[in-house]
Amino acid sequence: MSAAQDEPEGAQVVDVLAPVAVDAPYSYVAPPGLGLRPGDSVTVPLGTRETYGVVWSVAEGAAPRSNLKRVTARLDRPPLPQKLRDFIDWLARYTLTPRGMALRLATRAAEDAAPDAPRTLYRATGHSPERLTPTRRRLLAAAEGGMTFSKKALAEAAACTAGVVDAMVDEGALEAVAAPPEPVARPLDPDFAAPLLEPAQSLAAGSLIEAVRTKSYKPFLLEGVTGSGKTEVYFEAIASALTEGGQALVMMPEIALTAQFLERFAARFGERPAEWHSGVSQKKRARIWRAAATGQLRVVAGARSALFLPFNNLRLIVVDEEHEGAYKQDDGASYHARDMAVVRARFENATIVLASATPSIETRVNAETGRYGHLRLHARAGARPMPLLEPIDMRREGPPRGAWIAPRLAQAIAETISRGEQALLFLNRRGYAPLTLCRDCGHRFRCTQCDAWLVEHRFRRALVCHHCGHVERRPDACPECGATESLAACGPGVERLAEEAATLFPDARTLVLSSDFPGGAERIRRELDDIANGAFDIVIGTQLVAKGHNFPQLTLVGVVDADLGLGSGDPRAAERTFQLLNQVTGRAGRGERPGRALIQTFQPEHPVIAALLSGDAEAFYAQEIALRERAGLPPFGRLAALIVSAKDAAAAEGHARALLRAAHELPPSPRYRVATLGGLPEADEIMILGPAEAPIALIRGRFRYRLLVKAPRGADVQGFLRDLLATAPRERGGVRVQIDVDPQNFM
DNA sequence: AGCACGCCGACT
DNA sequence: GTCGGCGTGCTC
Repeated sequence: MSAAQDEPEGAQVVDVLAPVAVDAPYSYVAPPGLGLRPGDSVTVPLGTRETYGVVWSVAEGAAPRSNLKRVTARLDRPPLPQKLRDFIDWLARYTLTPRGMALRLATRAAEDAAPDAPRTLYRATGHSPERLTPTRRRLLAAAEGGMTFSKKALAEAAACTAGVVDAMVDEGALEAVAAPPEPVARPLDPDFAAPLLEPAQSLAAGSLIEAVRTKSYKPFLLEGVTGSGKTEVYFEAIASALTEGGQALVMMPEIALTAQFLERFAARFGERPAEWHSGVSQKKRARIWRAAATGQLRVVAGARSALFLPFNNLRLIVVDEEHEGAYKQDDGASYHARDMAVVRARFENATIVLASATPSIETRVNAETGRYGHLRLHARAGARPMPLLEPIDMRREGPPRGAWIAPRLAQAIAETISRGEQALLFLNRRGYAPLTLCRDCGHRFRCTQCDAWLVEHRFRRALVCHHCGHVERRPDACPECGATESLAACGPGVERLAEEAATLFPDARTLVLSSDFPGGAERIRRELDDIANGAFDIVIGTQLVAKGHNFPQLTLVGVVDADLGLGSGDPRAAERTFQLLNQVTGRAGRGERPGRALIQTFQPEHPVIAALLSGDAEAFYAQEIALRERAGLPPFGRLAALIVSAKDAAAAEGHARALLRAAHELPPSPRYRVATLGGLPEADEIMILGPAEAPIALIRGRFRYRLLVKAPRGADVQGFLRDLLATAPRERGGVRVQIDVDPQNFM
């Protein structure tokens, strides 16, 4: 295999990064004539197999080390831009991920390398077939006029199958013509339908346009209440990027990418943007990847992974609903796509807009301290009023036992649907009932693996652990005392709420929207569109319904249990609850009459609920930011977590303890001091919460321990983790260690 | 991530 | 006697 010694003149030595779990690029000899440059894709031998890789650097005319293998071929792919390669290097270092894995994020989509296939179109020849059936007549009528159509379009237009088209080709009534491949996206027109913006919108848009024009890296928080027209504002920034000849990326939580958003975009720019989410086929993705690299594709609207597309002239990134937890990624590399988007923008010298009605605390602080520009829209556009929020104090006017919809809420629903408008019942709990117990002996069904309560899912006839995913059949008799007919469901889930709604409103068209129903993201996207189109009177949903949709006929929102989630002990619980309830109540009322939101709560005086009811987001942020600052929590400190997992609980715990010991035995560093527990970390002190204190959970058959690492501002968390893992004991006995560089919660 | 190599349980 | 399980280690 060694080919280096007798290499002819002009051979290159190239360092190639392969998309595997290896941190360093490997050196290969490239045959003369390939003329490889950094960013080019090649195939190389790696171990016993062959893989593709990307040239990371080229040493021209260097004397090749012996024993180098040779580059087998050059791949026909657009080069990976330098800025993207720099971003990959940075991301790998920051997330402590092997560089090859980081590269894989950016190249995975290109693996289906099939070049754009030419299409076959069909047109009428003028000849008539021998037998003219009604179907054939429809087909030929549809093809009249000399235009060409795809097989699918023709069949659809004539309401027949593609087989009829084939038959007509055989009989000479239609002919096939070769056509160039369909472009992945049609050209966009920045001036297609420029809107009339309100003064506040114009002001915000002006700042963004200015930043895009001057090609300056500049992050903005675009904060505006639901319905204030944030989308129109960032559309103007996109228009500016287009006018400048550049590209734009709009990132959204997976589920927010609906036909509705795409239509709005098309109404503004004449055509839809390229879509990028899990429902897009591998082949389509490969085409989008290429088109982004060649610059032919100008705007992509996509979920998380769109961040790694090889744009060649990226001028703008928009992160819509920036506070969404869905931006947190955990497959292989662990990263927060919102934060990585800011970094990517820095490498690209692009403008970045973080848009939200309820920004994350981190982003709010960045805006308040001036790191980010702060653009605000205080009122709904078009003088539409904000929804009226009213508490329902469940201690005084709650529903009867066994019901969860208070009389006042039920009456509001009845009035709403009698007007032909929509009502939304929001309950952030999947399943039928969160707890099942035996009335005879008091037995409670718990997860055998992690001790959480098992949630009854009546549609699936199962008991499910929402913690670790464990599923068991719901028995008919109590496993403890054997009593039959004694099992009682306690508390409501959306399924049970649907039952109650069906009893109260038997004639209403009701839909339950929950992420655990089969059908996946596709089905949910479709159902959300159906709701927007008025196909239902009452919608009962989990947090899915809160996310980035306009339901034009929705005028009433009922929050069934506003207190849910406030008692969990998670330091982010307040922030999450405030964001969720704000978003969900903000869905109410799109017309000139204000919408209504009824909030069922047992603690209307709780600071989060009170802030929500008064509509005073400022008070909420001030209070939450002060709390964070005192506790040294993000954004005033840094968190990281080491997740140790193994199939064997003892092995996982043993390794977690060994890591903890290794942390304390690290040689002194000028950057940090290691301490365990006991209050807040001192300046430059890294604190570790050990395995004895960390909760243990069983997820997908593996026991997990979490070692939380907490550090004040300025301490080098990455450096500490790198040092620790370098001296840490080897992982044996099926133990795996993953790193979470900024965990979202403590649990 | 793949893939080979290696050492222990139930089968043609 | 082997086939095959997946734990461990390596890839210029």
